[in-house]
Amino acid sequence: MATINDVAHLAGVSTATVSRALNGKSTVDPALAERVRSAADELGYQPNGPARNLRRRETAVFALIISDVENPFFTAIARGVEDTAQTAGYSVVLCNSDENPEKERRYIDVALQERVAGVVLSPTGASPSIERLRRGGTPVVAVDRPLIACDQVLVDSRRAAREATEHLIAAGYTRIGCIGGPPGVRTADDRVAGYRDALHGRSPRLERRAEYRTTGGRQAARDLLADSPDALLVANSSMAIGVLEVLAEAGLRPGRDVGVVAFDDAPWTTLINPSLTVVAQPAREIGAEAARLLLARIAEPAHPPVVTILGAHLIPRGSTRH
Amino acid sequence: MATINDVAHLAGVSTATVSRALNGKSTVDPALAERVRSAADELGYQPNGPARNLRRRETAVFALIISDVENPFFTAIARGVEDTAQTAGYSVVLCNSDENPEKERRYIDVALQERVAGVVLSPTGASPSIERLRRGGTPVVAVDRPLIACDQVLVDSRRAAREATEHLIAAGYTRIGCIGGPPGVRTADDRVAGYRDALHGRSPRLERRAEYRTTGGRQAARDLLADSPDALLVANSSMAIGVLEVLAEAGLRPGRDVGVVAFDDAPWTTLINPSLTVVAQPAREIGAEAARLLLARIAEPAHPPVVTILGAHLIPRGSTRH
DNA sequence: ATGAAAGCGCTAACAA
DNA sequence: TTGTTAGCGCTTTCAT
Repeated sequence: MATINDVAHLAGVSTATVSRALNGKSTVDPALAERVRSAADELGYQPNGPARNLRRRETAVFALIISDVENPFFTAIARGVEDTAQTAGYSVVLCNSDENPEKERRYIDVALQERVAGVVLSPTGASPSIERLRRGGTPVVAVDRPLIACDQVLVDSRRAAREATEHLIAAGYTRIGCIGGPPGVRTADDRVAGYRDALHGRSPRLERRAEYRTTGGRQAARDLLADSPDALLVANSSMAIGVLEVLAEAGLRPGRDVGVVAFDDAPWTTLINPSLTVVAQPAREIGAEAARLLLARIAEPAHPPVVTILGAHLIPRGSTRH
Repeated sequence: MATINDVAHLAGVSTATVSRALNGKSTVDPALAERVRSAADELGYQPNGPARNLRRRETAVFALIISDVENPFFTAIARGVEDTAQTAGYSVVLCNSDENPEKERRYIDVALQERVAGVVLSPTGASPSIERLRRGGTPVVAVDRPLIACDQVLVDSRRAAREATEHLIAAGYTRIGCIGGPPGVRTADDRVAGYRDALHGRSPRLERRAEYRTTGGRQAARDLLADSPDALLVANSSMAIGVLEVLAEAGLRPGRDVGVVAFDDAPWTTLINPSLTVVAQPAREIGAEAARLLLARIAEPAHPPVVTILGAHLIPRGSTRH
């Protein structure tokens, strides 16, 4: 593969001039610059990133470490991060931690070693590995789940869960169950807390917690059905799939036999009949804001951490009409 | 951030020994190695990736460039690639080309510049930028869509589309429409071709082509409805969402008023009523095989290109019962 | 405006 | 087994 030296020889200039020309420095003669560019073209020259990054001590790449690539909520965040980053000249590489702290740690190390310009992270838990990022001085912004002493973009999950539950109460449901995510995951805990906030004895507490996945939803729903709830608050869209499957098996129809509201406005929620009442989170905006915070922090590393809290809104649909 | 020099000083050895110890070379005294490791730990040492990659002239990273992160088919491929790559000690960074040749080109350049060990690519079209990868000698494997003179993992889309259409014919439908993906995209063209293969005059050709997205499906379906089809073959799951929406608007019930079969067994396809007949593609296996091919090519760069064709299978469900 | 040369942090010959 | 040293390809002073 051609190096800067080859280009310099072909263009009959020094490597310094090649570097300057290709990086658009103003101090280079237009004619020379042109000669350099065509030489580079002819050789199919691609600057050696590692060498450049080593010398510059920085890269134009963000790492985005999310807990589940197969969850539309996170892919929507990815789109938001990407759009904003691209505009500012950064590329985004996506790493899937798969809700697995070990994989998260691996990817944080990769990000650190590759000296990425910044990291957007949806933390899988207490994540001791964050400490390394901090020590390395790499800018980090947490999304969806909090991370102390760090820029963050969060959603007011608790309030959203409370409102969703109040919506169920207002619709006349009296035995409202909650299918929550795994204990210890902040969004999961918050949603359960919001559910409790709303009850005030107007419904018994019927809670089950499980993994943020379809199988988790399935298990929790099977189990909770024993308590014969007349409505269900489900903590995310992957779980909702499992819950709806179980309901169908049991011959229970959403909206008629049992009210259902779930977090995340996944693309399929309007296809089912009746369509699913959801709590829509501004996923794309979360990503965009995270990228903005990262850019701001790069520009001003000493700035105190900023926490952005975005709202979620209920979209009432058929599954909660009594 | 600590460098190898700092570690060497703290451990009282040379940088060479540090490098050897940390990379697990056998030729280093266990006691020394231990001293080095604890020194590295104490300093929170993270090897400088750019420097290492520059020197080694290789990285342990694969780039996976897919055309749409929000499409479950591609995220499933991502999982397959990742699982296999991780096992072999490689990390995978995911780049979203968004069906946009310009973004694809950008990410190919990034991959090239960062000197990744290999690229898995779902090409967005003729992709002239592949030429650069080839010139750079970077191993590439194409997934889902063909790429000349290159390892490839494909699905026999044409056959699958033919079988799906035959299934519709066997079910007694006589005006079978085809909602195809964008012309020029190979999988899209193949699926339309398979549809035609099956017809033999047993149904008029009712074809519409659009983007591989929900809006594309919506447009094409609205348009095609004018030809009053009694069944529909839909080219992917994102389009299927749009198609089903339009059907619902028009008061047409899948499986009763109009038969529907779509490519991709998305998670929601069993939730709708009746559930959706689909052509299931082995997405995860596609990814895993792609990663295997990449590893094989790295081990043996001169080996002639291998093309793996995987099968897809029809899963008949309620939406095609007459 | 251009070139010469130093050096980013690491690994791999080569010596010892 | 360990250390010394050259150099990977680039950018950036410092001269000119």
